[in-house]
Amino acid sequence: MSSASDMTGHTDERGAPARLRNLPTRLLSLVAMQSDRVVSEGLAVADSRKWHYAVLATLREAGPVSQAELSRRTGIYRSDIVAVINELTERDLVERAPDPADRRRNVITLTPRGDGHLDRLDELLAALQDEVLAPLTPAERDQLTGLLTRLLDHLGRSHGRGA
Amino acid sequence: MSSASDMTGHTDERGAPARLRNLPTRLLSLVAMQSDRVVSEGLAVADSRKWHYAVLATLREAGPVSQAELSRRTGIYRSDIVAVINELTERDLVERAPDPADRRRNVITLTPRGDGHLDRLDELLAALQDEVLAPLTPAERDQLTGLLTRLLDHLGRSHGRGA
DNA sequence: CTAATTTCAGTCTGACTGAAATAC
DNA sequence: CGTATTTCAGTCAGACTGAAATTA
Repeated sequence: MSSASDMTGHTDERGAPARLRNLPTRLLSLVAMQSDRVVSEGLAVADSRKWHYAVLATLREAGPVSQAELSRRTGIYRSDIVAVINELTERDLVERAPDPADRRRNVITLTPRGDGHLDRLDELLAALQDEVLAPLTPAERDQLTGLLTRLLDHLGRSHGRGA
Repeated sequence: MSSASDMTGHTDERGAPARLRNLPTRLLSLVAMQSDRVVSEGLAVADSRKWHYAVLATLREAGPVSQAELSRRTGIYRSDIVAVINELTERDLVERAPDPADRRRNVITLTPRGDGHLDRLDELLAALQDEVLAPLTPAERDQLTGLLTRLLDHLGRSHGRGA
């Protein structure tokens, strides 16, 4: 994700002009980039990616669904979901089967192994949240989450997809 | 080219499991992505990119500097700075000249036109911040900026690159 | 010799487009 | 017919790597 001027990972903020240093959108990009890095590196240790977690979590909550439905719920782009499901089937975490009721569809199902893996990812992810949010108190973390949720809601309505 | 139907800007959060919806790192990524989109589309109207602003702002504050110095101050990767300076020289916003004192270096200077352009970008960017942060009160915006700054500081120290 | 600067030629990921094949 | 689903082939931006050429 990237950048109101995200400027990179080597993030040498020492010489940056105040104009840049205090730009909220830039701050957002920079923090998101570093946070993403921490999370993907953490997930890589468990041979996983963020998308894996998103799909697995959605499947546990919603039960078996089509790929298009997964795309809608996770936000993974419709053309990219294929590769993600491929990765998950390779690891035996989900199963892809044609829907007998609508033969355009593939129904994706969580395997027992996928279910177990999701539990591990839940723990891992909790630890990673903690790593990223380390300097904030619990109250401040809630504050941040609240502010971000409101921003997402606003941005989603005005610039996101309609329906 | 943006009809209502090709606005597939997704991030359909409605069906996302609570697990995903409340993950702070995910929220951060999502908000940053939307925010980035708003900013780059806004800057595109002025035929500019985030990098342009970063370089222009740095030049006004620091005066003429080498490309390597610009890279350090803006955070633009050392190998990418070339293309950015190319774009800016094409637009007559900066000038690239060999440094007589150290012939390895190019000295980048803000042109009068670049100076004027920076003023316009400053205004534009202020408006874009406002657009992104619209739902937040001034106090909340400060809160957000404060929290993000602390996170950036933390992430920069522990995971900050040396790359 | 080592070190810094500029530049090039790439890689990799993520978001996204367009369109074909299939089925409703 | 139009619409939805899956999939593929490919674009584009951004972050990053490695190394060559130059010159301190």
